Amino acid sequence: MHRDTRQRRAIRRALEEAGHPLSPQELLDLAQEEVRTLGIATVYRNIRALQDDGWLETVELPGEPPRYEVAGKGHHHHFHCRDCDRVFEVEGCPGNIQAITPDGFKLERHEFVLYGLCDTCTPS
Amino acid sequence: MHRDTRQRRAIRRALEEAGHPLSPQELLDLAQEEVRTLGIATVYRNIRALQDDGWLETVELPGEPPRYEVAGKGHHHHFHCRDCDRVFEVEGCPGNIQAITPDGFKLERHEFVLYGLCDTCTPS
DNA sequence: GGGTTCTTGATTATCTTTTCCCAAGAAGGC
DNA sequence: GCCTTCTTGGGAAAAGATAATCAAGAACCC
Repeated sequence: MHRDTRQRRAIRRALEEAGHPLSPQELLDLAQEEVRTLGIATVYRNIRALQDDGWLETVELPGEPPRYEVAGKGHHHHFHCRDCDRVFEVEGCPGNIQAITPDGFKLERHEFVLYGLCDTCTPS
Repeated sequence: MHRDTRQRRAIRRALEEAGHPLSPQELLDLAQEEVRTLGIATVYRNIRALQDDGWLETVELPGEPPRYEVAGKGHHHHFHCRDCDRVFEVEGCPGNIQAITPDGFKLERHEFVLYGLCDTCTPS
């Protein structure tokens, strides 16, 4: 059903090579290195198509428009650098989440977001 | 400088009585119980005014427009009920956050969001 | 109580993100 | 290579949240 176009290949490649969640605009910028004429509408269309295929997952951070990352990575969280505005993956998970859940509440999932400076932006 | 109007009193009261973060629309609905003619523009204006006064703090959750809560509550997190869409405060904090921060990254703050059903929405 | 200045309410405008529209172009099957 | 169908690009438009405008109304000071 879905055709294999230059644009879609460029979009997938950009997401794979980035290795961290990208905003639609970031995705456009990166994929345009491969396909100069790529338009933002095509990026949005392919984000939806790749989501429908289960290839792409949405990463929502507080106060930010959505970013997207390759699906199937297993449980992880994110680190948002306040200087370069990029989002990185964080392995692991702080324990004992059920312990702080209020009585009578049913905990189904959780998100954890770290903020600060990434290794590139930290003054040494 | 700021005057003590019926509208501002109603807005402050709604936030204090709710005891959890409110969206501008929720705030409008609640404050309108006291001042029927209250308009949404006044809500937004007073949110800004109360923020400037340091009386109000912004609560940002992933993929959601901002909510607001009374400032000065000390460190806490939030629980978002997927059924009633309300946001509750969560005391405490899972430990060992520094441990999962990647090497070379400087951790400055963190947010933690729980999802599920609140006590009212949990089937007993 | 009067006057100045701030605030309000309603509407309109703005901003940002995302989607729609449609003619032109490209993929894939045969 | 041809034909059908899907995809693209670009501009226009939708959608949602927030801010600006301005005349009318309310607070506060004296």
